[in-house]
Amino acid sequence: MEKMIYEMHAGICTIFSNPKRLEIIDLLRDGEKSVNELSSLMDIPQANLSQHLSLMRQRGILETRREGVNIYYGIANPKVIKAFEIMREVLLEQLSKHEKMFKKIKSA
Amino acid sequence: MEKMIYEMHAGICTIFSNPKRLEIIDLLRDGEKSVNELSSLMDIPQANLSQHLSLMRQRGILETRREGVNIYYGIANPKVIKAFEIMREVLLEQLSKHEKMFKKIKSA
DNA sequence: TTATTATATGCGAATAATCTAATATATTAA
DNA sequence: TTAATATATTAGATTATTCGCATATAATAA
Repeated sequence: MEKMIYEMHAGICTIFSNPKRLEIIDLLRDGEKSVNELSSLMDIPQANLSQHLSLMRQRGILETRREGVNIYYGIANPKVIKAFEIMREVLLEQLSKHEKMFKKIKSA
Repeated sequence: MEKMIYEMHAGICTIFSNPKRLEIIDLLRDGEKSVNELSSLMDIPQANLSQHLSLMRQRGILETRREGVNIYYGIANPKVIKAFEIMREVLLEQLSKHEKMFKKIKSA
């Protein structure tokens, strides 16, 4: 039973394990964008972008809205942005810790 | 430059993309544990557990302390627990949303 | 030193994630 | 209906993760 929860939890978090998908989340932070808008901001083939978006939608991280010929993707739950930010903070803290260590070593 | 940040960010978040590793984080929430303790709580071969621990350590998520023959693993940054919790909330909200939908459909 | 316990590592097989290229579908305009 | 634009899907090749098994190392006790 608990095992299933961990599996679903991991399934959702898979979203964070790819740089392109993190970029998508970052680009959608301040509101929805169409595939086209994302595509023009992202240096990635359109098909590949669609694949990532589709995965993120399946996992319930993104939601879509059609407007004519465009499809707008938005972040389904703001908590996802929060988790994204927290993990980025973890990364930045790691980097600055390493930087301090290098300086210490250099000045020794 | 930004691309590198996304890659490192994804590298750290990889930690969340596997159910065993999530279980490890969950087990270490309230403090460090030795590999042996984890192993006896976890239904996973010892070698495989060590592999996960080693990966999480490399990524800076866990830190270790040796005490005699035992090695204690602990969570290096409490923010990791926070991110873990937030994503679990996202999951639970999804599940209850789906549950509500099922009930609606059944009663229709 | 040898035996024992705790932990880590290396390697290969199995599986999963990712990308590319081609093609399909859906909407709108002409 | 046809053409054009936006988006999605499929299949296959490539690469990365995960795991099991065997073995290695490290600390301690006898």
